[in-house]
Amino acid sequence: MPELPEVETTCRGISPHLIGQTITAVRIFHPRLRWPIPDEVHTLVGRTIRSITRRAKYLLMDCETGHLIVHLGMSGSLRIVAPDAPRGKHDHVEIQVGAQVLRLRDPRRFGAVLWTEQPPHTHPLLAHLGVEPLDAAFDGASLYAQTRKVNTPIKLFVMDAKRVVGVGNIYASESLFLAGIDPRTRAGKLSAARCERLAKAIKSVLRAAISAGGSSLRDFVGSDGASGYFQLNYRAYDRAGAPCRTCGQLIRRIVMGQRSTFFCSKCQTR
DNA sequence: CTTTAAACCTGGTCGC
DNA sequence: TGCGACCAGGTTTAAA
Repeated sequence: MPELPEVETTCRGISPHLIGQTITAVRIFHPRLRWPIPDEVHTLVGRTIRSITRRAKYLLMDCETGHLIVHLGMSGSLRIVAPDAPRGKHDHVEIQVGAQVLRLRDPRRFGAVLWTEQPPHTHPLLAHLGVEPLDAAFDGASLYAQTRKVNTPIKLFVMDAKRVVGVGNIYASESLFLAGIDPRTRAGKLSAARCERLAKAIKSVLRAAISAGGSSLRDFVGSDGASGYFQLNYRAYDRAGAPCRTCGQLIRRIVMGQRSTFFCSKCQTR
């Protein structure tokens, strides 16, 4: 369940241990994640990690001769461990940098490890991504402009990575609750004022989760191996049948785009 | 073009 | 205790 905050937290967590370090070994224990892990990752040995950045939910590692692209899928996590740390059955890849190892664990194997020698943002998976929600370029005005004449329900709109990246199922429900907007509202029907509220809500929800250290992964473990688990106090998500924390109305669960959607029919309007 | 749904995978939970 | 059914999550791909 890593959403943007978890990926950002992971990026910040592993960076200090890896930047400027030289890769001494790459080991693949399970070569098939969402896609097969390309053989070229073995050419990483001897390369130095220049930087680690995030784009949407992708982690990008600049390794001099190319870029490692890592996606955590729905159950992936990265940690720094000692080389002799016992390996679990879902630890699929490890990259050794001297006395430390970066290990990818991903029980459901929806994640990905890819390699490109081109600028990573031109990679087919990244080339058509929308705006970063925490960028200044994403605000009420841009959201208003973007949603004009769009019939898609607003919840599906904000979850569409071609429009805005990083807003997954959990934070979509949370943001719409905070903004007081019914998730079924047609995007194009939102007023400028409501777009403003929504953009602010998305930023605020994501920022809160980042500062909490990542929240949406039930078994989230900090990249240092400590129990970084933190459950946000959700206002709507996963609260079907429970009273709204604002008005007491029972939170409803509906399905939109095959995903559970939670909202308060009293606080959130069309 | 847009919209919808299936697929990928595993572990946890529920009802019987 | 076992077993089947179903759900969660993000994203791509195929189909309508």
